Amino acid sequence: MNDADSPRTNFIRDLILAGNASGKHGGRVHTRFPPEPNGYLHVGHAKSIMLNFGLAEEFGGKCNLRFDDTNPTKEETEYVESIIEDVKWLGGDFGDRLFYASDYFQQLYDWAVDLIKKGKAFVCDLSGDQVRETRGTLTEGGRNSPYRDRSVEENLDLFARMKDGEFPDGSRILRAKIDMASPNLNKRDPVMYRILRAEHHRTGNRWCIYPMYDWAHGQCDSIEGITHSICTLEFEDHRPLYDWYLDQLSVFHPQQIEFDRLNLTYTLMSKRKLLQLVQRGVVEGWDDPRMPTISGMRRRGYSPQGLRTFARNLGVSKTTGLTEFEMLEYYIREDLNRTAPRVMTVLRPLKLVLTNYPEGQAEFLEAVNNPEDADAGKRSVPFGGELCIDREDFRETPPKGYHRLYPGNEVRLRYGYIVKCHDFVKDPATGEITEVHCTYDPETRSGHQTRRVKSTIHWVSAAEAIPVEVRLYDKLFTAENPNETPDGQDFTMYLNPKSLEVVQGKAEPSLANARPGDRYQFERLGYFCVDKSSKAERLVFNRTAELRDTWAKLQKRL
RNA sequence: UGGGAGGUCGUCUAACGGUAAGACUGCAGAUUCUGGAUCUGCGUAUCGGGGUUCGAAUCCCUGCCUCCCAGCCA
Repeated sequence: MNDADSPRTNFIRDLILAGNASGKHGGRVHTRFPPEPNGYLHVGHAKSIMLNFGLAEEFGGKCNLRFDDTNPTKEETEYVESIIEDVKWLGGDFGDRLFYASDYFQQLYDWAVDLIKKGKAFVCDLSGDQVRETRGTLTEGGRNSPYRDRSVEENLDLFARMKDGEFPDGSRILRAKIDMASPNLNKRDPVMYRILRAEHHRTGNRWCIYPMYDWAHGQCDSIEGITHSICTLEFEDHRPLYDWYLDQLSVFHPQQIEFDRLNLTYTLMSKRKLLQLVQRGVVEGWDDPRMPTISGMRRRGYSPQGLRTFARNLGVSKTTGLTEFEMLEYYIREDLNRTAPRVMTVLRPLKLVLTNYPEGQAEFLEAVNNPEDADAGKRSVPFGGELCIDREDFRETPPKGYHRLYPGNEVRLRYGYIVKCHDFVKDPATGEITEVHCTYDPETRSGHQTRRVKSTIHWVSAAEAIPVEVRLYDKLFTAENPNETPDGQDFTMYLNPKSLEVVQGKAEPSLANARPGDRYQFERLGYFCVDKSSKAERLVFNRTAELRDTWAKLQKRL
């Protein structure tokens, strides 16, 4: 843990502090991060990971990684593997404490038998529809199941036979016997077990009955000695049930604490909807750089430290909020600014000819790798009479306030010379500018004290530059909250058709050694990360984030 | 309409009966061989109405608004 990760106060931390002060759990703090392996982790999970692991670390405790794998119809090993990778990547240290709810299926079954013996659970033969009909509504209580008063013996027998596979899927359930009139729907004789013949990713076909979340979660927490079971707000209503089960069993009783999940503007956080994007091919996969998944962000170039700092600065509360995406970007940029080596790359090449540059001359210019990091060193960049600059950096007729290249104006070539534009070539058919002609001033080579110019632009040497494919990503959605749709519409109406633009650029030759996952700052453009599909002979970069661009902002206002 | 949980700058959070603070965003300026970074400045925010108190974002009453819950999902 470093300074940027150092704990920040929040109500959960206060709760723990207060508990410790009163001697609760002997001052022990043990949390858990309990994902269901039914999809990839997203930034929202990053918040939870940082909270759970961070709290454990701060109080000298431990945090378990536990897969909540009680629904074999949705869970897969692929998800388990990606989740483990993501948690580790974010720095979540679960040591050897990698657990599964399915590890406890037998114990859960035995406890269910205990509850039956205590007359607190019964086998119900109602169909799904009937259960729903008898559950009542938000304003009216439900009706007791006609099977509610079966004898303990009959319940024991039926439950055993449910487990033994004597009954078809969905034909019977085990329910807790609580109170059908409870204003809390969760306590209206909730389902504990359902019959489900599906291959479980770990237990295979050993079981054909599976515990429901409410029946499993608290008991798993108890088994693992979890002291603080932190979950999101929507489980607030479940806490009475969480407590009820633990009380009936008279076992170690963890405390469930709820906090607000992360919501980000222009982002979807629902695994169900993210899965749809993957299945419909809207994105390349769960790790598409436009996805709000941890793996997508990793591929996009977000650093674990950037994400960690973001999570820490979010704060934790019980108020439902919508965090601005800009805040995330800020912390990502902040980290990348400190750590990413600078390099020059041209996205949309435009030929720049230095008309007075000596024929056949070539030279190398010295460039700083990272002005924010003295230890990053320097490198040599080849320079010559034919260069490429970005089309953005030349205008035939400059708008007001434009300081870059235009006829008659001079700019500095980064780490090179001051050049002055005296001509340009335009394709008469298309109107496209194909060449810009400048003279350079040999007296102004970088490092020499010379006159100042208003702008410095980046460039690459036409002869030595290497081709690169650059994927320019933009927001996946055009609406701040893609969940809020008009009647009859769904979130896909807000998909941004321009969320990806691919360009063929040119990069300085030092980039030839770039390996997948390497992060760079392309000077004046933004942060970029080598994609996993990148090959030495065909480099592919993903744009992580643009640099803050006050010029673009100015223009937008006009 | 039943139950649960919440309402503090544009956004996210702090203040735990004693000067409403920070970060992000935005704006203005300084600086700069990245229109980056950095630095400086700029904030009419406690949902409304009552009350208790010397003093209320905080305690009480009341009204309003928002979110969650009727899966054999988690």
